[in-house]
Order: sequence, then structure tokens, then C-alpha cells
Amino acid sequence: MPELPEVETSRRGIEPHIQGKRFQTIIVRQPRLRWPIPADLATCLSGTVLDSVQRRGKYLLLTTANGTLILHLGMSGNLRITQPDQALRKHDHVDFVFADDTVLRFNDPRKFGAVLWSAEPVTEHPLLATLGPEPLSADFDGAYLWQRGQKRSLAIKSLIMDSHIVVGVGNIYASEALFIAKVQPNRAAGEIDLQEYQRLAEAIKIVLQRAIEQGGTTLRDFSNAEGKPGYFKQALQVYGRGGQPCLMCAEPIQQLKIGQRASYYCRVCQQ
DNA sequence: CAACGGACCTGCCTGC
DNA sequence: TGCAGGCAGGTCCGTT
Repeated sequence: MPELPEVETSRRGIEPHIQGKRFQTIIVRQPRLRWPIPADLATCLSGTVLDSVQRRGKYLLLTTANGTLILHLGMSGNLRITQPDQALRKHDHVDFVFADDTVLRFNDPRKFGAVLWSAEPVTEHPLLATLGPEPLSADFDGAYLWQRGQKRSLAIKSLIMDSHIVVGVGNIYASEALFIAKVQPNRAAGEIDLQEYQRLAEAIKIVLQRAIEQGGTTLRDFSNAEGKPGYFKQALQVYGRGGQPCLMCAEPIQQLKIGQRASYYCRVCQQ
């Protein structure tokens, strides 16, 4: 479900409701997510004040004076702000209850998400330490991507979806960015020139920024902290449009598998 | 190293 | 209506 824009939408949605508030109770109904939820999580959190809600790639970082609560939404995770007396839905695995009875409720049907705790500086956590740069930062540009793509034979789409190269680019926005940059998704990363990498880096920034402005993409079940969908789906140019006419040239959009993932492109517009 | 396939898990859709 | 099969927004891990 969530790529960077959806995680950022969740971050912006929850932060105003919980920042500065004190964790009171943690209710874990299902500890078996991607990794087990730490058994002492309530001990780590209870009584501490939530300082900020930050984002690193697709990880949400809820910082406190004692350490950082790390949340990942996986493929199907969702966060919403609610109250303790609100009826539970299926797959409501964790409630973070604050002192004023505000509840941050974690729901994840497929259980690919994660709820973890880091007492050390969170940038040193094994899951975060080796991540690539933020795509919307100045650290990420065409020259960087070109350098990381040297002598790599894997498909360019797989390269930009590797979080150790650049974070936050998932299956939807990888196809979209490659269309905007006019680069075929299955070309070997090492055979793409600097100019094309510059177009691609710029396209990644543009598509992610626009998606954030639209509140993310809702395909079936993404919703923000208020339960509202995102509106970027209507702006998708190739993702999910196999067989339909290219919006630029009317050629049918091609669909193929790259690294087990559905990929979409226009064979005329993208070289 | 790099590349690849499998693994985790539930829900939804299609076709028989 | 039931059931099997395939697919889905992520990403780590083991094997080659």
C-alpha cells in the first residue's frame, strides 16, 4: 500500500493529533508482524512524551526522550486517529493510547508492517543505517543515481526501487517516474547515460512531490489518519493502465514483470 | 559482491 | 455458490 507519499500523508495526518502528548497505555492485540513487537514496548513508552513524528524513507519515527518508536506500514498498513471507545475493526493490531485518550491505532491486514523500538540513535538502527538518500533532498540527483548504476546489469526500475539506492520509490511511482523521464523500465542500469539519469532523478522528485500534494494514491484501501483516500490515482499515467492508450501518443501501454513486480510503460514514448 | 527467488499474510477478483 | 488460482502499494533473507 504505502510508498513515500502515502507514508508522508500519514505522518502529516497523525502528528498534529499526538505531538507533545504523553503515552499512557499500549495495547498489543497481535504481536506477530514482520518482526515480533518487542514485549517490553509498553515499558519503554509509558509515561514518555512524544516529541515529534518524523519520516525516513517509508519508516515513521516517533521520537521521545528515551528512544524512538519505529513504525512501518508494509503493503497494507494503516494508521488512524481515534478514541478508546471506538469499535475495533478487523486487523486493528495495536493501540497507542495517550493521556488525553487520543488513540493512534495501527491496522495491517497482511502483517507485513512493523512496530519496533530503538533506544539507540535511530539512524544507527540496522533497518535504517544502510538506507539511501531521501529522494526529495539535495543529496539525491542524476549524478548520484548514475554513479550508483555503474556496472549494474539489473533493470533500472529495480535500481530505483532499491531502498539502499534511494528510499521511498515503490512500484507505482517507479513506473510513473520512468514514464515522465521517457526511460524504458527494463533497460540495464549500467547502460543509461547521465542525461537520462538526470531526467529520471527529476521525474522521481516531481512525481513524489505531486503525490504528496494530492494526499497519496488510493488503489483500494489506503486512507489517511481521518480515513480519507488520496487523490493521486487520477493522475497516474501508466500504472495499472496496461492495454489502454498512452496519454501522450495513444499507443497501448505495455505491461511486463520486472523483478516479480508488475511494470507499465509506453514502448513509443520510453526509450 | 550481485542477482534471483522465496518468504511473510490476508483480501479481492476472475474464471470454472 | 464454492473453490482454486493469481494478484496486490514492501523488503528481508538465503542460495547460487
